[in-house]
Amino acid sequence: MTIYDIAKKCNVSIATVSRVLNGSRRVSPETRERVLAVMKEEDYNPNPFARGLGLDSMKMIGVLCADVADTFYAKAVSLIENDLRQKDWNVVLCCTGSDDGKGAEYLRYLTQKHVDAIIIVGTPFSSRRDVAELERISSDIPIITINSDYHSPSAFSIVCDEKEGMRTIVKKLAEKNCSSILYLYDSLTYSGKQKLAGYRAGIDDFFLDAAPVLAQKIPRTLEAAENIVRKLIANDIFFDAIVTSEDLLAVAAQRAALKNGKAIPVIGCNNSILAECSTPTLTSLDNRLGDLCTMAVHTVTQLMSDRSAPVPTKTVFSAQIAERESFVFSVNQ
Amino acid sequence: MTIYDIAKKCNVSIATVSRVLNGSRRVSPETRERVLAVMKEEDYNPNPFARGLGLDSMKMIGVLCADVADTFYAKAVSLIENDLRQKDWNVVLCCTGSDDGKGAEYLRYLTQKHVDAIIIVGTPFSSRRDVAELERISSDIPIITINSDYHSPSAFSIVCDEKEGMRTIVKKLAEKNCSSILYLYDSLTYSGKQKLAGYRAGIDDFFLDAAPVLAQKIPRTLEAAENIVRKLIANDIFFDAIVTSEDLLAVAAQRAALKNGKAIPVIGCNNSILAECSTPTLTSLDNRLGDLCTMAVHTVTQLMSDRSAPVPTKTVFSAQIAERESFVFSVNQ
DNA sequence: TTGTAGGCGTTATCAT
DNA sequence: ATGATAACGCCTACAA
Repeated sequence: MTIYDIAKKCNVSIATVSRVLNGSRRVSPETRERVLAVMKEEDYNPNPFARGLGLDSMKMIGVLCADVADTFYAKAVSLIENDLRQKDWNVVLCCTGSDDGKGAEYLRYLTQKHVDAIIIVGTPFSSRRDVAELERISSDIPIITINSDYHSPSAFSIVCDEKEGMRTIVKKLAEKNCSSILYLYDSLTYSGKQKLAGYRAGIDDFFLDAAPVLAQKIPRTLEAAENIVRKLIANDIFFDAIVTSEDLLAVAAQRAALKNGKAIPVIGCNNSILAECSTPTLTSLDNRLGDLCTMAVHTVTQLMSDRSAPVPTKTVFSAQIAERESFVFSVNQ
Repeated sequence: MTIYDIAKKCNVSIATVSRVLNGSRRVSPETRERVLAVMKEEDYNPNPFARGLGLDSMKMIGVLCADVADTFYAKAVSLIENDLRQKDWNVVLCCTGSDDGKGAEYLRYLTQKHVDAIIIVGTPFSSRRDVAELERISSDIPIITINSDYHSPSAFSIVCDEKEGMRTIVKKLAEKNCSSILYLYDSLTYSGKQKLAGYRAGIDDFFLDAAPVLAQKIPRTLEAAENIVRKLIANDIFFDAIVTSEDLLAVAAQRAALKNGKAIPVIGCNNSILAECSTPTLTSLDNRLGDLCTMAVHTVTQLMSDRSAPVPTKTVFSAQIAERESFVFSVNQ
């Protein structure tokens, strides 16, 4: 079933069918009706490749992240996909896995499919070569980044101010008379650095214990978090609160702390379902993922619809705090 | 940069360039080198739309599920995407959200993009019309289903025998002298029905308490699970074990049970990260998602590479049990 | 309002 | 081994 078949059945030219297809007003109502009827009757779908060839677009957006199995990225991809589909855009998913210097390769997968734009969630790669490739690409096709610090001429950056968020958390803990805050983190991506910086800023602000041993970099696993907490306690390292760069780590840290008789505030990050599944439920830094994703999609559609529309190069949202059992900041706790 | 430009720069015809592009052996080594060199030099990428138009394929697979934000689907999509990319296939993601009779619409999004095949994870839709649309489509394009019971002429079904899995769990609980097993479930999709049937079969096998009140259908939320457990206990409904159709429900159920002084076995399903984040960690029915997805991708690639290859219409994996703290079956627990 | 014809960038079938 | 050339199915000036 092609545009020719439809044209023949309607006794019109393919141009007319094409016009109906694209909603042109330069078609008489009667012919339009007739063509539409035949189209429906024949269950006709225009060939997207041919259309893509002509329009240089198949209305597809590449979404790149490290791993959709991770609750944070999963939520992001979910939000993005839903928003985009509502506006008639499709998502081509691309997961890089661990950051082993193959980011450029993944970027190429996407550009080779000729997607209209790429949304990058987090920091799926960081090597010089990969970032260089990103810059090159960004001059050809719009790149929208969520919570990363890739800088490219035509890249649009959307971030959450997690640094201030962390700083606020430390502040609130300080106000509750915590003096030695253990900080567990798993990576030094953009987001990772921001959070660590926020933690350190908070420590400075309130002259809290700044011992290096209190900031521990560990793998992003339950075991790692559990082990480090157990070990620190066994070694008589004092701390009276735990903050982590990830809910997952907080879950295990809290578990280990409680198991070793330490009932102290534990605060996670990302405000994921894990925070709610933990017992006690975890207070968590909420990085406004919903707003970030909405903004990303809005930016994409804006750029696509109106090339000259003014689109902010950088958008910043402030973090929020989702309070739960693991630490309630309000007075009447 | 088109094939014409490359051809011109190499003083050959586009046919030769195309041959090089497609790895044909009918090109002299010297010309091949020359063409490849120019291609690299010019950073040439063949236009995927034009190629798609000629080959009637852009090597894209549609993946349809209810919601990638859900840990189960997220893991599935992650596994599928990784496997497919390794074989040079791309994933177009499509999430339906709640089953509100618009499944056909989502199927159409995918077919309109002319994907080469569709992998459906779970039961994203169930209405008559939606399923009818699926059947229609399945005659045009390969459909691979994971853990659903859509029956179509040319659909390939890959499932886990969760019924037997559940039955085994009930059996093991019975052997530990549990007599009244509370079963919490959230939906009656194919998978949902299987699990419920397995639970009932187990109850029958061992003449356990078959009171209807012990099988409760609730929303898939922590609150719902927590509430129902609290309510049952408050109403003096006796039960000495809890099994759920979802880890999420088990997390909350266990929490509520413990809070109300009931330290009983709690067993979830899907063996997700939630089972590990729960305290105590949850024993969970493992539906072999990894194997299901691997098989799905294998089926797709098989179908694509060799149209005549014998591909099983239905593949069944048996479930496994991931034992954790919430209930250890071994003797020396 | 409608039709004609060229172009989009490949692949593939012929010749040579 | 290489080169013309016809599809592939649609869009879009330009003409009528």
